[in-house]
Amino acid sequence: MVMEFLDERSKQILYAVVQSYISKPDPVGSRFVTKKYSFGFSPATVRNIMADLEDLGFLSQPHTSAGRVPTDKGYRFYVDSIMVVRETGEFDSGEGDFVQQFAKKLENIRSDVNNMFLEVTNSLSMMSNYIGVVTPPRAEKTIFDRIDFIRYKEDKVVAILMTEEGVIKNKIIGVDSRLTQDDLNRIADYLNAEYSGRTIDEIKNLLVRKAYREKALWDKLIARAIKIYEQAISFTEDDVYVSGLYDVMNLPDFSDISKIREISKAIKDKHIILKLLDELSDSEGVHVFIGNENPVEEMKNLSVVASTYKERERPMGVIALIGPTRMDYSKAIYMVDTIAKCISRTFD
Amino acid sequence: MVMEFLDERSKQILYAVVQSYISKPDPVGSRFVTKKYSFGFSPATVRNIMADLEDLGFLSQPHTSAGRVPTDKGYRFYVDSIMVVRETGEFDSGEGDFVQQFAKKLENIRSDVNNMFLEVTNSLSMMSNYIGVVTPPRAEKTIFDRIDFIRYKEDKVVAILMTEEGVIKNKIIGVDSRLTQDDLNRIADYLNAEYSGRTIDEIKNLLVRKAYREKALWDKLIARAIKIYEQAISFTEDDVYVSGLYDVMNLPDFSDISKIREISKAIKDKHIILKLLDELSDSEGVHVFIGNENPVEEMKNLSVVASTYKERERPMGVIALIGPTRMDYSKAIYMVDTIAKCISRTFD
DNA sequence: TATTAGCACTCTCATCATGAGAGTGCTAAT
DNA sequence: ATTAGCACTCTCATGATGAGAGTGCTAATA
Repeated sequence: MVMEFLDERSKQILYAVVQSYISKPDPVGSRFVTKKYSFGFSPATVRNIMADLEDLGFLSQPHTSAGRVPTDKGYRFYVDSIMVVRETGEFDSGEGDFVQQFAKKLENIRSDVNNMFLEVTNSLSMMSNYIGVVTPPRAEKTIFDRIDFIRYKEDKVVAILMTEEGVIKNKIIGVDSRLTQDDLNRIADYLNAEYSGRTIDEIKNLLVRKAYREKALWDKLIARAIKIYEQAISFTEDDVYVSGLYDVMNLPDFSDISKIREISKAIKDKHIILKLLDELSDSEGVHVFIGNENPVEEMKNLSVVASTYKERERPMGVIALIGPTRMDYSKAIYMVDTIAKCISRTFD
Repeated sequence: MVMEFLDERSKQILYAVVQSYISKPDPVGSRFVTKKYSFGFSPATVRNIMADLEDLGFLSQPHTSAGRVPTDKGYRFYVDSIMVVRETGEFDSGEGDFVQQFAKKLENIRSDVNNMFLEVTNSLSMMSNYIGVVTPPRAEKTIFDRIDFIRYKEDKVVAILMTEEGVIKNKIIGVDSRLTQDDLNRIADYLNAEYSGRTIDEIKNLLVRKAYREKALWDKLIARAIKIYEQAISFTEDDVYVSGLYDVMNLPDFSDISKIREISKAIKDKHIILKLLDELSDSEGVHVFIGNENPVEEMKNLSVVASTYKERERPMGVIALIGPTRMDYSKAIYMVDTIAKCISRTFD
């Protein structure tokens, strides 16, 4: 990532173009720039600079006598070297910093984690008009608190898995019908006593190793525990909360039906989103993917602003905003960052 | 609902127009009808009949010299008096009756009810290209099997509610921190012994009445049980499974961006859907709402084919297809009917 | 009497030409 | 180094034109 050099004036022009285009997706011309932002230059000068910026690949023209439009590279430079990230959420409407307000509100619903993520996702999309995405803590990384088993019907057992983070999952599993509730309790007691405090993944490994090591003097209880535990933790669904397709449809960027189809297709398939977000599941801070920087083919016309949230320094899940490349990056970054931190805080 | 009279010829023409328009949304002209369906009439005759059908309100013309298009009333007559409901799911592709195939597949995943509904919804929309909607059993109507409480963290309890139908819900509730696990067990035992086999709603009423009657000699246990039970069963989310917006966007009916916005808006808000489906939550068989017949304003340009599914003769929830008024009613009805019956069967 | 052939008429839609408007690039002047 | 001036290019809205499809009506036909 070479840091391109740009003189101050060029930066100003690029800034003006990006700002203007972000607030309204019309190609921006030299005259407009001089009128709206009163630098000291004439339109002709601006034209020269714009031509330079175009040569450098920061701007492009939809056609020969239209104004200029930022390229992905232009946005990238804007984000890296020009933009200042907002320190407050007071945009449009001046009702105070609603991101902060939301963050406060969040503290109250942290008891029900699953519900919380739903809430966060909705709020994200509502406040930004972009698509909000939240992945709950990846099951494997959460910390096992305890597990319980309850007999259910003839040959089934409901396993209730509780984690430190407040994620409660239940799953119906089929078991040998000769297992009594007492047996189940013993298994649960064993698992709880032995493994509380470790991550789900860790435990899985430990159990497997244990099983292997003690193959000879095979303990019936442990054997059962392993088997039943593995069933209980295998959650097939990759749950991702996504919200805001409707809001995004109202952006002028997607006034074209084919664009909507494209974006719907991309976010319909949650695997695509997971694939995208997995990229950064172990990293820190806010990440920005602009257009074709996107590791996922289906989103090369979209931008993604994402951040992991953490629990005691371990990254747990991801929250993100997906929108057009013509995104209000400053706003988006502020939002994602603030809310990610806020979630992290509620976990600690 | 007066049964309109129509001579055989008129029916044939109406049938031809609807069929043709369903398969391709172009206004259908007299010449086309005579060519495609070889009745014995000439285009001129067809024109006369069409004019009559227009007078009766079954057809309409987009403009003076276009072909005819069915009105909602036209579809209604078609559905009531002309159409034959398919007895098989072998449409387009001739891979056998895939609805039946799906039904078989369903038997295997009935263990995890929540997952099942997701699956059903997705399959519905995929097979039909319309929007699939499924409401899980309304919590109040399901039959209480048992409840358990597990202490969680300092001042919280996880309530696990199991119903006859296989719906397992968990909820974190805050409780008096002096309640011990023993207390919780006693409460659970009391509730399970006393109320297993009744509907969630019934129990609520019984408990309230009990509380009232025994106000004087107030039993601490019962008081607690009531309080905690009420918390446990209050599920705020109206969960509705909806799927297939993307598929529907590919229909030519929604090639217009504003139409997509409209439909998205309607199904985004799950309350709207709930409101619609509540209309028939106590009735039987397949219901068809065509366009403006729709009780919900937001859907007056859409059609809904819906059916309740039942458990032991009591209606539990609804499955539905939402699509354009130009819907393949025969196919949709067959699908909804078959799958609803299939779900009912897996519950018994 | 019911049906049909014939024909004038209407409306849509794609195509094309036109011209205003916006913005550029270049050159010459400052 | 900057800017004014100007010719040039491209888009977009507008309106004209004509082919195509389909109708409604009337007169002829079985």
